[in-house]
Amino acid sequence: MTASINDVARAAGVSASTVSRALRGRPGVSDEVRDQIAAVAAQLGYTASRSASSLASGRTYTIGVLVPYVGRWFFGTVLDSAEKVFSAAGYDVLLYNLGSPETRKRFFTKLPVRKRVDAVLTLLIPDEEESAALRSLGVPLATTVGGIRPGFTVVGIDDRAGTESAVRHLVNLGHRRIGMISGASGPLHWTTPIERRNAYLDVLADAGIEHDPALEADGDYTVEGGERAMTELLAASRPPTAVFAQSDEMAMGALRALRRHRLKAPDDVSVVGFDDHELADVVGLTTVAQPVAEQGAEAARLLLRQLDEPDAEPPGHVQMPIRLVLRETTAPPRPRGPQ
Amino acid sequence: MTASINDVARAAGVSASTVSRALRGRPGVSDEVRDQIAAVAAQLGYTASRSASSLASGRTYTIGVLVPYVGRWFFGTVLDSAEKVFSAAGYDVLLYNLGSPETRKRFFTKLPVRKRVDAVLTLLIPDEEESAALRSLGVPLATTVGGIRPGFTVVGIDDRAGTESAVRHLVNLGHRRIGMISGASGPLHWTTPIERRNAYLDVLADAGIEHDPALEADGDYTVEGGERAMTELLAASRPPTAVFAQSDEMAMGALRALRRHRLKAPDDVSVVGFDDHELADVVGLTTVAQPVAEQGAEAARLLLRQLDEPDAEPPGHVQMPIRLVLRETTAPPRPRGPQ
DNA sequence: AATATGAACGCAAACGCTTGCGCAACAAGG
DNA sequence: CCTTGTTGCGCAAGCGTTTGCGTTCATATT
Repeated sequence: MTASINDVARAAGVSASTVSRALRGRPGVSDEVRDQIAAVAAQLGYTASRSASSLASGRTYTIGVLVPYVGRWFFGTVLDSAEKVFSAAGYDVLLYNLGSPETRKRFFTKLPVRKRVDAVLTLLIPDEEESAALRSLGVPLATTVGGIRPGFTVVGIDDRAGTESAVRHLVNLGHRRIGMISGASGPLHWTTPIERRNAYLDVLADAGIEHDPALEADGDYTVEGGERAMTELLAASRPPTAVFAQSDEMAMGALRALRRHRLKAPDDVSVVGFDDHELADVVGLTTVAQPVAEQGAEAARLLLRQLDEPDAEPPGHVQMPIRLVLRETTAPPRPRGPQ
Repeated sequence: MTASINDVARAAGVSASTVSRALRGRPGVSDEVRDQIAAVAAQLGYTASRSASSLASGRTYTIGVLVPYVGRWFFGTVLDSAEKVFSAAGYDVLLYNLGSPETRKRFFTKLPVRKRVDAVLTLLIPDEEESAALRSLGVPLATTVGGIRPGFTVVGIDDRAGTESAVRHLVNLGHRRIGMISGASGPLHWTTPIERRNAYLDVLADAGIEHDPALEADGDYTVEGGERAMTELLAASRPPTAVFAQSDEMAMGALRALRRHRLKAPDDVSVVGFDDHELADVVGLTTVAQPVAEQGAEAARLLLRQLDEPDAEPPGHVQMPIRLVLRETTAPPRPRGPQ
């Protein structure tokens, strides 16, 4: 039905091999013949069959991208920017949405990307077994989330520094009762919540503030979870005057909880988030900004480089800058009556 | 390097054809042989090469999904749900992020999905030429956005009814000066903004309100655009007391503009959006909710059905329900001094 | 003038599957 | 006992490319 390489060859009066070489810019074809073949191909609307060429060459020109939730802003944004880099380089993106445990399990046992992709970018944290499965593919691997893993190129941020800037900001405003909404319930291989928690504890210790476990709550990295967590914190015998949320989505949930309690940020409670979500600006959320799209693009670029130079040492870990963005949800604690 | 079908055949003492039939559940294989082959295949970690099988069979078990911006909530959500349906049915998803004119143009001229996908789901509105290019692929086509197009299965909502419910709500609250933030600057083939505008005008006419062109502004479907548009409306000689935004993102931009002007919703201006964005709840935005994820899932299901029953008449247009969600950004207009 | 050199191209063998067809073997029907 | 089916399997021909090798022919080298 659609034109094949042989149709082009016949129409151009050459062999299929010449067509193949001509169209892919390989040497061994004179300029006149090359131009003529290009013209014929264009006229016939010929596009090489990816299946056939990857079968023959072993190269698929396809990248597998593994994502827990495409719909969430962070992942969507990373995916968006990574895809642009890949497609600009002539690679297609095969998307796997592995949010639910079943699909995830099926993916890693069947490994449908085998012989189908030239590299894998994973936005979810594989456990030991899953990492091994991915390594068994024998292709370059990268990720934009979580700690260092052998065999993976990881591009991330300095979670510790980011957290420190956020919590120090609260301390400097004069807060002493500083709560945290974390996202610890995920898989254990996920080092980010742990690093952020440690940094939080260190800043408190540095400031001579005693840590109160009642001021920590789990927000599951979702808006609803953040709301629940904030509600929990407000119910403490001595609620916090400021809260650091490990993600903007949880921070927004916290803001909603405050509204439901007829409280306001920053008048009653200061809130600072993490990420600089697209809508953080809209709700006036103070937050520590990380370059999300850039991380996706950078990870994509590093993968492409590994494909171009298979022998070069793969980069292990690159860090991108963060910065605190001051908006309207943080302020000094309101002077209270009797402590 | 990795096991091929012949390795399995040899290890199981049968021919490659039998392995192929056995593993894909085709008839012509006895149960014992089938089980034994399955065991051998599992032990060897065999997965059929997609390239080879699609080359041989013509079926790719891959769906192409075309998206303007993966990072935007609406598209990310549709993509998320559609992918789940596809992968559950054993199909992979090839993602094309076609936001910029250049990538879009390149996609439609080179048509890299040719011979690579069994169907296409497009979340962007193809123009006439692009539609023709897609139809030339000879595979089922579907979309979740925009008006009816020949050859495409479209699942959408009743834009007119949704808009009417939003604007009537404002009218019923007593508003007479009702502005609209639209998103008309997109491609012309995109009927949604037009339908919504018509519905808006009709409701006004119905209520005996004269239309004031100064109360319309373009928000480009983005937060920033919404902010600009609202700023524009506020600068009118007689600013609106209520605004209908054609998307929640623009509505959120409008809210931000209000904050910047030291105005509040709904005290100074009522705002109603469209979509029921994930965070509409967080900012308390009144909006007309559409089932975004369901639309993606439904479109995916309809495509799969067409693949299963190639002879059946493809469904033309299915509509999903909408409903007005009342939150905290709408209220009766504040009684003013001298009109 | 004879030979070596390289560029331009064709031949044919893969790549790893699917599938129509043929051929046994065995069961059932007359 | 001979047909007629049916079931289970192997053979081999594709599917549309890529690529190592061989051939041809023009040009450069002695």
